[in-house]
Amino acid sequence: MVSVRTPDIFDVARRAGVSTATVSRALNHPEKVRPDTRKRITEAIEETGYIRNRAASAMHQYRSGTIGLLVPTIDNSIFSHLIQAFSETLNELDFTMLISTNGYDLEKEHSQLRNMLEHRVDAIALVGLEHTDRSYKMIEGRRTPAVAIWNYDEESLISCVGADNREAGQIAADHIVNLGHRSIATMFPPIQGNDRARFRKEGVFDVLGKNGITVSENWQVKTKYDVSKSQSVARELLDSADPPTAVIAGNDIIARGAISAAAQLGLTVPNDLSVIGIGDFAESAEWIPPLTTVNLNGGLIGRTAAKMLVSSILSNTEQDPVRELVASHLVVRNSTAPPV
Amino acid sequence: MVSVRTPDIFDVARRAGVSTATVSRALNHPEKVRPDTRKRITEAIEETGYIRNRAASAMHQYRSGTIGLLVPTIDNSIFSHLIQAFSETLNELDFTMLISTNGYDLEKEHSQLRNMLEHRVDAIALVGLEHTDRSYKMIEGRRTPAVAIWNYDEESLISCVGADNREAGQIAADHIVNLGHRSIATMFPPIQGNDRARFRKEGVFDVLGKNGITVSENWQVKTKYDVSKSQSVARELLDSADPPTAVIAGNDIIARGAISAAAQLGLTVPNDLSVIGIGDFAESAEWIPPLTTVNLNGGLIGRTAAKMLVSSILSNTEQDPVRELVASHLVVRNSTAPPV
DNA sequence: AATCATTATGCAAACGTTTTCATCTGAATT
DNA sequence: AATTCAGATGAAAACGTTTGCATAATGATT
Repeated sequence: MVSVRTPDIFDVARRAGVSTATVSRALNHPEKVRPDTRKRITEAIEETGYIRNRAASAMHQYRSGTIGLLVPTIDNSIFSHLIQAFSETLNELDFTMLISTNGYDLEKEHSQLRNMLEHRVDAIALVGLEHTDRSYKMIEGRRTPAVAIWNYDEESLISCVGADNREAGQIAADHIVNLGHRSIATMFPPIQGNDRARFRKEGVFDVLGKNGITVSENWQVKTKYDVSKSQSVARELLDSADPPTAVIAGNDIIARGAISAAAQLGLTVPNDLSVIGIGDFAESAEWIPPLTTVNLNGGLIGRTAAKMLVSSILSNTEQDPVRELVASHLVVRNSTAPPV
Repeated sequence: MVSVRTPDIFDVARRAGVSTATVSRALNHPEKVRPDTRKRITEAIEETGYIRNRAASAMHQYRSGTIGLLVPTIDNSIFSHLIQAFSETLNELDFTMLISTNGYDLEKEHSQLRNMLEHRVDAIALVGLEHTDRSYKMIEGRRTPAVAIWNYDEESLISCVGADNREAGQIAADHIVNLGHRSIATMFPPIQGNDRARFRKEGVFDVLGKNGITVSENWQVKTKYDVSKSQSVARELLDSADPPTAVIAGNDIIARGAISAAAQLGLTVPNDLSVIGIGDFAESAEWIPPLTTVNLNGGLIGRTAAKMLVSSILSNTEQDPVRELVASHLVVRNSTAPPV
């Protein structure tokens, strides 16, 4: 049995009657080789079934052609929009995406960051601005361009493109307050290691405070990015003699849980209870009732980040952090109304 | 200005007072180096900030440590569960996931497959069994283990792990028929280049045919994997003097559209209309009403596929295709009932 | 102490590309 | 016909690892 060596650049060169240098050039700088030789080479590649080895090219301080993305999770619909846009844009620009999920665990994120760098990704995108010191140091240490996505922060240590989550929180709270609500509950996930949630919450309380509204401890509900959990804690919240007239949720998933709980308790939204989310996920518009929420423009964030990284790779010069704010806006649907 | 060369294995070796061979061994076969030297090396790595270069290791017919995943899309919640499980399992097993999306375009998939192979992924997973001949040939040509996920087919050309979509279709149709429905409409996406949808549809019509139920042309609604689109076509379907009493949807997203359309027309589900989906997405249980659907066990599929690939990589022997069926099951919730 | 069997380490040759530099070709200019 | 020049190609030296083989160090056994 003939051990079938996988064809390499020498096989192609031999077949095309040229040197490996020419084959390599035909692949990387086609304009530098005569059209007829180029054609011979293309045919030889076809005939031999040659598939070039990027690992080998990556060794010449040349690009690896990959870009790493570190996200907390993909299965929650929170980031899927962003990821999809990021990935598509990358593909259009001839890069491949390496991705890994860390479940909001910053230590895990760190080891995954290292892994990405070991793979010599040409650039890196991470969700949020909260990372371990070691992670920041590691990014600094390499020349690899990096961008924090999802959050905008004018003082970020590395480039960032994203929404101002504090602003998003303010927008949500403003809407509820402007409708006339005063009995307001909030539902947020734990804020440590999750600066998105933290900023949103701060934004909400900025506005509430400014309007002299206080939220008692047991109306500041702690939950998870998870419908069932949110549903059950919302049930506890709402099942009372004197429930709040509005709930401000840390994101649409949580809002979903609140609406669901209300339905179970026979409360109608928005008449008995207003619910506002943050995020505007794909399905939010189709819920019953359609959810009022704050759109963060995840798709645009993903596209912008991808383009930013690629241009930074191609320019190949060390740059100061670039910060791009992607505006959020209120989307009024049918889950909010003035209190009765 | 000192040009900061990124530290390599020589720097580490020098610092630890050993040869590069030992450093390499400490990294790859720790048991082969004395604990105290190993410790010196670990420190040297720490001090120099060395990050090993996997591209270089990948060149010794050694593993690249990456596995490729080709999916139609991530942002639709259809696959996100599967992807998440696949990615997590891979991470646990110390592999990194390369992913790319093709939007159900098989030509695009082919070029992405090539790209993955150029990156010398150690294995590859693709969604579905329908791929171009060139793609199949390319997989054959390499020794790279490959698995088709999502669909089970006992005659697949390559390994597969997934649900039997025909069975899923049958389960859905069985449920509707057993409830006593006879005026039944179907809603499916285009079936070319999408064998999942095709098999499901066939399963549905198997059962309907066996029960002597025919579905008129205009009740066989064509739609997309998209709530808004499904909603608008469902509206046309239901806005009639004599609408169907049940809708069998190709997946939960489409079912969602149908329910939403029914609500808009003042029809209550499940009293006026039963709706069943296929897929059991994360949110389906929380909808109003909670959706009756067929659970395909995407998470288990993803985990199984990941494990299968890794074990195939580690065993390193050419194997015959392995085919694993992950059973689907009916999840009865509140969107279906007998016709009135 | 001397011998032998292990175990740990080092040397140097791969691995499959890209790229610098040199050479060669042929067309354009004188 | 001689000269110049640009463009196309090739030879060979990187790139940063891993690993087979040889050797040195260690520990066990007499």
